[in-house]
Amino acid sequence: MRVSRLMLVTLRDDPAEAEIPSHRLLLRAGYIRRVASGVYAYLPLLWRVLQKVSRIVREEMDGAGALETLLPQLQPAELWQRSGRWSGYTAGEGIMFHLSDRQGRELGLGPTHEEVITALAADLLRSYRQLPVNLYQIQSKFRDEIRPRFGLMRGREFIMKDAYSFHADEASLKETYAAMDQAYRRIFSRCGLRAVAVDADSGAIGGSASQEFMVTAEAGEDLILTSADGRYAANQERAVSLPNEPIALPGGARCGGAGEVVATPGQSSIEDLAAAHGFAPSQLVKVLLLLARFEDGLRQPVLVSLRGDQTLNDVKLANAVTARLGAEHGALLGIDPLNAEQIRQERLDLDLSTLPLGFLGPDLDDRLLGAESRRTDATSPDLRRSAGPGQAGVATATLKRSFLRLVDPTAADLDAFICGGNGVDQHRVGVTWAGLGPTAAADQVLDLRSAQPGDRCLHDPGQRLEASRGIEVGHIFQLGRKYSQALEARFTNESGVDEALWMGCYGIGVSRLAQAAVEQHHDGNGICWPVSIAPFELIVVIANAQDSEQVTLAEQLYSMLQAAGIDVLLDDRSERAGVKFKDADLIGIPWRLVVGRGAATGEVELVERASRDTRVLAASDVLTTVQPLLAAGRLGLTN
RNA sequence: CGGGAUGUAGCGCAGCUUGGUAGCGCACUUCGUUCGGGACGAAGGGGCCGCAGGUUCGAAUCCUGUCAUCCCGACCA
Repeated sequence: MRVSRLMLVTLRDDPAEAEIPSHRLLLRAGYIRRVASGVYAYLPLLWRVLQKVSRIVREEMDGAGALETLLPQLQPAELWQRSGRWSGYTAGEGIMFHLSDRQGRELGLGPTHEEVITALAADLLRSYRQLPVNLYQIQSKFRDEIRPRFGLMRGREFIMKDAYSFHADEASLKETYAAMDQAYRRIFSRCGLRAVAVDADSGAIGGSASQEFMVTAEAGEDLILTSADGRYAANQERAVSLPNEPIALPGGARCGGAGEVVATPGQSSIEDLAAAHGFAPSQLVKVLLLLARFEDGLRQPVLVSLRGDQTLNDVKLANAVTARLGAEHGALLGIDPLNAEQIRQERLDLDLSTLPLGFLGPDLDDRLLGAESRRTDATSPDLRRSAGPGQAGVATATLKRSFLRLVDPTAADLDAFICGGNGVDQHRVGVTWAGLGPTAAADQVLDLRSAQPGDRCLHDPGQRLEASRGIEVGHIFQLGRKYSQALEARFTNESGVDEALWMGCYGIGVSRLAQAAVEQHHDGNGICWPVSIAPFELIVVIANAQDSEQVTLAEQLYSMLQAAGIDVLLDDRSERAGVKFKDADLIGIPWRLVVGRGAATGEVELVERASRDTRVLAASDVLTTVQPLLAAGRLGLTN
């Protein structure tokens, strides 16, 4: 390809809308253009990158025995209703774009394809003899993200490879899961990316085991925690650790464990209490009041007790609440600190001012939530409005009149502690769980705290967790039978008995991966693509297009390299040399061959983009020099 | 959704306070000179000043509304 024919439009100034380096560079170098918030056109250069990434993905998926397909993006609501994900994905902060067709049928644009594929599997897979099967596709996905950002990093339309496997038993699922794990490691390494596999939360997809693949980069949206010995790596959403030892409360239990009441005027935060009374944060139990919103209208107040020096992990909390109530009340739509705005919006019959916020204890009385009396009016206009259009049949919000009490072990394990006095401006010192009496009894004691960098590792307390940031480019799940049961995807096993299929699913954000590569491989002058996914492997630059000797030699080399199967670009523009060098650096072609002053004597210059290493060689030696270099680069990371 | 900011030529910006009919740099076109790290000179082309109302003799500028985009947040009572 000739640069003169490439529709190359590079920008000298950074576009104001771009924050992180990869986003800026993709815009400046003419790889993408924004069409709407979170929606981008992939220009010819980027399309070549995406195709190269896709090819690597295909080779590895095919090599692992998977079958390529292409599934519809437009999907009937009915399919999603059957899996139980329709309202979770469309109501509230749901991320599915959805619409009604001319017949009034509801449809959604696929954010993922579990439903469609499982329905197909139900249709096609009948016998254990057909199993296992692993189907994949590479295509656009649609997610109405709360906040699209960073270009392709979090777009609303993006390219994804997703694969779904079906099995006769769990052992077979684990086998394919392991094969995908290996395939993924090869894919990222072949793309030239440094990636780490981390334990992950399964989130809305559901299922048991899951692992994310993170490209390490400063601009990553995820915090990952790893041990120095490499034996533990997890997303902070999921990470576990040993908390620090608490500082024992001087004096221990007081007043038989009921605690001694202390006036704490206006001191409603851990910091205030510590400053005013010299308490250590680890001597306190903080009590957080949240409200969980369920699909069927249940509004469940949740009281979480956590040691004062610890931080609540939202994801763990949401999982715990879903585990306890999801089966009965449907999808968890959200869980947020209880606030007046929400109460007003949903017309909940609750007076926040009766609650001593900031001074709560684990034994807060259920009666403060009021009695089961007036119910929310089903035809309340506010509720209907907040539910949004096309949401016929939205459940009425109903407040549960008792707390769901959850306690983190860091709090449960304290012998004696300080906590809120359940009255404004008072706390209690020297409280024990036994002393609080039956009201404080937790519905569940379970891990709800966020592991922090510096925490001791579970597998080896001698090691401490280290933090780094990562961009999630892949995620593999063992789904189990969640979808197959919901959608009745069943097969006949060896003994003639019908049972639900075991499933796994495996995603790679192809367009995100391309940007992650830029994030990991760039410098002050532009992008430094790994050879294996670069839009072109080598660029021949004619330093002076007015010099016919240079042009002739460059054209010869260009033809020869092309004939040798190299993805080569020829910069034949009548620009000055400096402009062409700048552009070559910016768009990030890994190797540059300059035909310039030495052309008369048959000498050219070969420059490696990333390192700037330069060597002068005879034009006749170009092919033999370049071929092994490119061959090595095409393998991706070599170690 | 809450908070903050911004919409003026393809990109980056000025002009707005104090209303008088739009400007700078880059990019683009033509010509000349130049030619190995974003050249120089000359001459050009391109803008319902986001959109809709209002005030005014007159609005990019003032007022109201609206739309869009970006940033921070959805975190502790």
